[in-house]
Amino acid sequence: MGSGQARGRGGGRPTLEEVAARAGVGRGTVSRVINGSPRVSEHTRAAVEEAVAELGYVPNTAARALAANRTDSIAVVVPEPESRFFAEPYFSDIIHGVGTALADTDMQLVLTFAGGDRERRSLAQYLSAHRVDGVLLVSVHADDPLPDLLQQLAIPAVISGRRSADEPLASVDSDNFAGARAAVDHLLGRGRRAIATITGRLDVYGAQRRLDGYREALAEAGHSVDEALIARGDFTEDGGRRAMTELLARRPDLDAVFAGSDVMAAGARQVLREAGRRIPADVALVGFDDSAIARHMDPPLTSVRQPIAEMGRTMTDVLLAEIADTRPATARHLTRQQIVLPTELVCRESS
Amino acid sequence: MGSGQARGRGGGRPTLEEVAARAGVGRGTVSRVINGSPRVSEHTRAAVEEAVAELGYVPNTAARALAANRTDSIAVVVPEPESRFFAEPYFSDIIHGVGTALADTDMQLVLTFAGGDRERRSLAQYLSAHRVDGVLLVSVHADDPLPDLLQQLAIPAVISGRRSADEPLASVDSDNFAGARAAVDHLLGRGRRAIATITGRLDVYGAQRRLDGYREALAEAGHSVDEALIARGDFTEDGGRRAMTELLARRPDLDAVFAGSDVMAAGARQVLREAGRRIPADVALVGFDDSAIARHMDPPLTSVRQPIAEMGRTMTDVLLAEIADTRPATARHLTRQQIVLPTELVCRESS
DNA sequence: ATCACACATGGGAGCGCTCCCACCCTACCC
DNA sequence: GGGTAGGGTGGGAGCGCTCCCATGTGTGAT
Repeated sequence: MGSGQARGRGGGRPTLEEVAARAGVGRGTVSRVINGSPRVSEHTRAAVEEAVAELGYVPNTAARALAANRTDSIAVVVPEPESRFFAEPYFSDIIHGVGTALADTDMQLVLTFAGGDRERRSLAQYLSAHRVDGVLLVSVHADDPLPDLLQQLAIPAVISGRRSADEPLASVDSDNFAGARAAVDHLLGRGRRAIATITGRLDVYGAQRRLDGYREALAEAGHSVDEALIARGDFTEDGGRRAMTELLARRPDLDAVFAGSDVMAAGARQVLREAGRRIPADVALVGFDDSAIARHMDPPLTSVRQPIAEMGRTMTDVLLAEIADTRPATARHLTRQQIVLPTELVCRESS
Repeated sequence: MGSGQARGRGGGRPTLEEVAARAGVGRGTVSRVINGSPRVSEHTRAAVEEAVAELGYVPNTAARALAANRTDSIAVVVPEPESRFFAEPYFSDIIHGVGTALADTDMQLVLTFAGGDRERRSLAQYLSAHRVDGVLLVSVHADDPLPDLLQQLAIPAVISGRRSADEPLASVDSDNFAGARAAVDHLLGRGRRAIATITGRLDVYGAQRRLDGYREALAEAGHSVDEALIARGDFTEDGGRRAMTELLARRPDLDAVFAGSDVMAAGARQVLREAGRRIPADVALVGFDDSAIARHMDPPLTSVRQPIAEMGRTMTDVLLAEIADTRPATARHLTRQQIVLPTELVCRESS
């Protein structure tokens, strides 16, 4: 009935068959032209393309998906309640990058949310039903079962920010280690000696790497690392405040702080202000992310920029390559790419 | 071959037919159970549900879409290069809201980009092919042809921020007029008298409404509106800077500025600083959006909060209702909803 | 001229589902 | 007891495409 209606009103959308009739060829031939197969003569191709243009033919995706067993779409899995993701600037930038990479293809982007338990379950179902050709995982925790599920289902997937040093999935990450080192080197270069750090949640691999970079920079400069200068935050502003308060209590003589995120730096800044420390005169402050907050903070915050949009783009490219790879899954995992993109220190007045 | 493989490895995903066989019923009955039809006996339903659970059956969307002529997905159209959208906090929040509303359904969210000319064309194709059941349009310009295309194709659509006073599409907007009035009333209440405003691009209806609210608030308080106190920005930081520079040149005696967005307020703040004006002592500043920038600015910026996530949620609800509405399109447009959500002034130190 | 082979092409089969019609069976009524 | 609803059910038809096999049709080698 529904389809009958559709056909009734003004002829509806043309089908492959109608294009074939119009071009005076068979269904198979039109299909070949549509899909860019080389096994079509130049002459026939032209005729078909003309018919397509005249009829304004657009392939029916559902039919194609059903027959070809692919969907021409990829999913981005959004860990909803983890506000780190919906916060500046991660989400927008990643999506922006993904969109850019997808613009050259006819793949569609499906946004799925893996927030609560219910969503996770329905997401698992969704993926099990192979409703997408590949998956982009963003901001995954070390103990998330989703990556394993994907591997088990043999669904191509790329993760942003690997979960550990030996990530089994393909991954794209920014160089957290080098970024942190650059930040601390910068502070050392400015003559700071008692450099504290506020870490993110250490079950996030990137946060751990930033801490590693902090340690490495100090060690390389011949300084020993005072554990009292390390406070653990949780990527939130409030966590930054708490950590900063701790640090001031433990080492009132500190003269610099490297925060694992701009948001935590913002929290730290407040506490420093309230404690009467001037930035950067008394205490230099460096953040991570180079978000809008950094630019608009007072004083503008020196921060480590991550190429987030580029990460999105790169992830997508890697995923598309994995999807196109027709080798059996067993061979594929040998060449899984682990890409690390460079970070960049953006110097502003806070240091 | 592809499907043959899929069946080969471990039995593949079960089909309706297999569930039917397992439950000892016909295909039609299983379909009825899956789709929640009431015309199934309690006993049969239980048997089918058991078979579904045992087999881990998940319906094949492509097949369903093909047979039923619907897709169970909606699109959000992202006007990519307009950075106003990808900027704080619009994009994330809208998407967040949409995701929330969609969580209770089995609808999927497809993100499409209408950036360049090429994307617009392929988007038009995509929509013409009825690859989604409905469309959410965000941040549309007055002269965008997309809404008309959608109307012509009779695809349910909801627009955020209507394009004009008589928007033919269903729309959800925040109360820009009242928000602006509240901001200006607040400034008047603080004794400010020379209140300037920096507008957004006036081809965006919301920006126009904010300006209208500014005018109305002054008029209602018995003040005449000095056109020299109105400068046009473009929603960018740089535009805010330029507009502020203009304003200071024209009316050096101004004692308050209402900016049509936080980002423009940030630009204005810089110029004010450089001109040696203290905020709020010399000049009070109010923004619009209540973004992260507002909270972290120095001093923290008074701003008009829009319920953006709620707008996303509401838009989705309206869209789902339109999709569910089976009346002919001619009857439908009579009841198109035009929803306006309240804004709220968030007072901080800048005013 | 004959065979072989490659390339171009047509169309059958089938993907997994929904829709709908026909059927059956069980009340219930006259 | 026969007739009549009507709910419950099975299964044919078909959605528009891809895949692949069978069938031309032309070229070069023998």
